[in-house]
Amino acid sequence: MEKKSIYSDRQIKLARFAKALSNPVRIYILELLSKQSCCYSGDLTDVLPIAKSTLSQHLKELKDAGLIQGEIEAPKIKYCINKENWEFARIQFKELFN
Amino acid sequence: MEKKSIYSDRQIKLARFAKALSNPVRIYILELLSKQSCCYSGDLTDVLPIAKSTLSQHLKELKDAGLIQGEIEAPKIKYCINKENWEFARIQFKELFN
DNA sequence: AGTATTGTTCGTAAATTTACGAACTGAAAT
DNA sequence: ATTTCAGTTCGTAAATTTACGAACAATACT
Repeated sequence: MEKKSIYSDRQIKLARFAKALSNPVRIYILELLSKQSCCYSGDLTDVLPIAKSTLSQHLKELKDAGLIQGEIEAPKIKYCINKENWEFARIQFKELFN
Repeated sequence: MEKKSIYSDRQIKLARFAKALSNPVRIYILELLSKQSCCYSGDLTDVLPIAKSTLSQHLKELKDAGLIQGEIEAPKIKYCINKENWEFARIQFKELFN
C-alpha cells in the first residue's frame, strides 16, 4: 500500500532541483555550462579548488538531478546542460516566483 | 587576511536561496505564502505531517534565508513572504536560467 | 493566580552532504 | 605491452540536515 504524501510530485521535483542548486560549486558549474555550450571536467578541475573526486561527486549530483549530461569523448567527458530538464526546471522556478 | 573564494557573492547567495528551497516542506510553505498573502504557523501545523518543533526549524531556515518574515499577533505569529528578498531571489533564479 | 495556547529551545538520533586521498578502471598513446 | 591520462569508486571523517518529544517561555483567558 502506497502512503501518499501531502507534497505534490511537482513540489518534490522542485525541491530536488533546488537541492542540486544549493551549493556554490554546482552553481559555478551550471553557470559555466549555460554560458558556453559545453565543457570538459578537466576545465573544471583546473579552476575549482577541490579534489577531482569531490568534483566527480558534484557532477554526479547534477547528473542525477537531470540538469546536465555527459558525453564520452575519450579520454575526456564533455558535459552539457540537459536542455529538456533545464527548461523544465526553469519553468518550475518561474512559477514558484510567479 | 581574508582568503578570497573563487565563488562570487552572487553565486553564494543564489546557492543559499536554493538551499532554502531544497525541501518539500519549505516549498509547500512558500507556495502557500506566495498564493495567499500570509498565514499563521498554526495553519501549517494542522496540515503538515511534522512535529511543531520541526516546523519551527523549517520556518527558521526560511527566515534566516530571508525569504519570509514573521510578525507577532499574540499569541500567534503571522508569517509573510519577505517581498524584497523574494524579488531578489526571483531575479537571481531568472538570470541563472537566462 | 492559575490555566490554556502558541511557539521556541534543548537534547538526541539517523541520514545526508561535503570533502579528501588512495586505489582502481578504461581508453589512448608510445 | 606498458605507460599515461581522465575520471570514478572506496573508505573515511567532519559538518549539516531532518526529525522527534520534552521542557520551557510568553502571552491571553478565566
